[in-house]
Amino acid sequence: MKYIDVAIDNKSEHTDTLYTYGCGDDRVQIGQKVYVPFGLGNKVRDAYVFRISDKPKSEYKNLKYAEALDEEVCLSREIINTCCWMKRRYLCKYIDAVKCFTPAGSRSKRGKERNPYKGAEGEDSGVPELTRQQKAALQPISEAIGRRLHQRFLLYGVTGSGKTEVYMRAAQKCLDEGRQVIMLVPEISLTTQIIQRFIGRFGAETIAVLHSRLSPGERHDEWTRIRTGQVSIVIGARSAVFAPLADIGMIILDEEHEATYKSDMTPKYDAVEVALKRLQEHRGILLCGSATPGVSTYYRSQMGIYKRLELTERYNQVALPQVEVIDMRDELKAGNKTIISRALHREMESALEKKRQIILFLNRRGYSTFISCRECGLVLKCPSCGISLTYHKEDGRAVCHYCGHEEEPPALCPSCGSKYIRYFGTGTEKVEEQVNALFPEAVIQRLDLDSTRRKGSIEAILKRFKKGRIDILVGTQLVAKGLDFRNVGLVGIISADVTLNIPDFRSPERTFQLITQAAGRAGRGEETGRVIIQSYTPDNYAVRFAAQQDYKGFFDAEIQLRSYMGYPPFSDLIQLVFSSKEEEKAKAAAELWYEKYADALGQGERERIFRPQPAPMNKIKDTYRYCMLIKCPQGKRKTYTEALRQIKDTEKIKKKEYAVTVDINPYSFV
DNA sequence: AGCACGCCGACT
DNA sequence: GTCGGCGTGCTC
Repeated sequence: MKYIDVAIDNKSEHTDTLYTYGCGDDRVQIGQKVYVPFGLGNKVRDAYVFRISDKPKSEYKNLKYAEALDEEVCLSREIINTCCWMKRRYLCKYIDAVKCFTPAGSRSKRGKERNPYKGAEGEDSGVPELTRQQKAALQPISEAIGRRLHQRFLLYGVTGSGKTEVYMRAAQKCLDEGRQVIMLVPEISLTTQIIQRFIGRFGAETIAVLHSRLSPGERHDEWTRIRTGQVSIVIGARSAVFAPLADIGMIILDEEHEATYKSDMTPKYDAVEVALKRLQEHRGILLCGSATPGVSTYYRSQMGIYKRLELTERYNQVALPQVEVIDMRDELKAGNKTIISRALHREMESALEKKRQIILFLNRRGYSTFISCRECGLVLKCPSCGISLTYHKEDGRAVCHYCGHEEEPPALCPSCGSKYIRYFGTGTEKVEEQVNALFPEAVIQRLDLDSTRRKGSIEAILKRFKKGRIDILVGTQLVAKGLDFRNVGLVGIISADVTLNIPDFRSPERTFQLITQAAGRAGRGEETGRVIIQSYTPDNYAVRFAAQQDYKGFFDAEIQLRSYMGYPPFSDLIQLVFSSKEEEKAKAAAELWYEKYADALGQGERERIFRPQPAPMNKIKDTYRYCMLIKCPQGKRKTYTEALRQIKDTEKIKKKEYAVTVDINPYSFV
């Protein structure tokens, strides 16, 4: 007879503790899924074993017994430890953490195979000779894997310097040692080239590719293949970090700086942190790769927390593109009212003449950014979110980019009745229209969320572009990432200011990364490419360093600012969001928590907590939001989250008229 | 979250 | 007298 402490699978905050049951089955293990009677009705529920002992912690007047073990599901001890860590770190429930490791769905019905990667051939281009720099980078990685050290590496390599080959050699080393590999990529659909290379090298049968288009059944089947040791390499987006492999030798994070590694749903985990936690237990290595590493990551590589490995030479010695910054204020002075500067127009003509392809980048979809009455100044707002509506000319609708609300744009002003309703600001649709007018003979394609919804997948559009059947590709950040096309001669960044003006301490970093990544699309073939950056603030340091492709210059400027302001990596930011259907309730809750938290932390820490404020997007889908920001200084992370957990525990007793979400180091403050 | 217990108003 | 309203409190 054993006593087991289990986490119950239900949705309540109130039952988020471990419950002790008796268990007659001696085969029970930590991580085992069991079925237990729970509550007054003794309804049978799923539960997971977190602890096992021979004696109960205390006397229970109503001790119950587990009904049965689930023979199929047993999580490893490492997974249970990681779940406990996630609960503390992200203030989520036990069961939220467990669910990350046990995706929903049951065995798929045979016959329906939609997984495009199953049995895929891949591109086997043979194993190339490593460059001198690749060899130098691989050496310490191999050594760490061979000696079973827990180490962290930052592979800082310019675009086209051959990071993927280093990943593959390191993966081979893990496989040789009898260990497994997880490779995280920002988004599967933009990473098909890397996946094809992995499949070509290692074979489809040793690789599991987890992507969002898998049906629940297929997903379940892939997890079974992973859990039973049939695969050695798992490739997927951030949730693949939870893959239940037995002996993880390495986790690769490709394009480490990408925001997609931070989850925006509960639990709001950071895949990098989860990876590190798991690797500590497995004694494996973390390998982060990027051409534009996150400022915090690069800082840690200077502090020695990450070992930095550099690849500075491009394959075939292709020169980096020539970059030119255009001051758009001069364009207006010269009488050019269009969104295409004279310089960009000239370069586009010349590129088309040479039969080279063009990418135009603007991080904003739709036609206009706001709809306004020129008579009374009214700006059309979303009725449930209160933010300005974007005009989409293609469907003739006014759309809210937050909640998806759509309406017919009015012909007359709803406020004053005037007919002078006009569309202001620029999105990708307007760029497409203007480019069409300027170059009627060119084939132009738009690539953003709207055009992919309408005209088939991203992959299909990219394929056509690769085949040279599109002359000009106009797109949002979808075009800035990871694409490697030989014949792109010109990249035009329509407005570098869009991301810069977002009120977020990371916006210079994002702007720098986006420009650098977009610029990296130019001239990957034999000929040098050209990049034109248009900006109204060309003197901004992020724009300037991006134009010079000077990462280290940007880093030095940015890290000084972060240090001065106490932003990450010099602190952890904690964001609390209070939401309610009634604005007063959300506000009152925020004020209450503010006082409680300030008291709990005591004098001297009060200045680290900022008074609650209406969220930047105050009202979304008829819910009012107040948020509160906490700058948690280095080394005090545990004190701060523990105090927060206690407030959460005492406040949950009362009946809820508001909801709280906790986000540790959020990626966006909207 | 569920679910049962419990202490008050409308109904056969 | 009792059926059932949901307010309250607990779940090993």
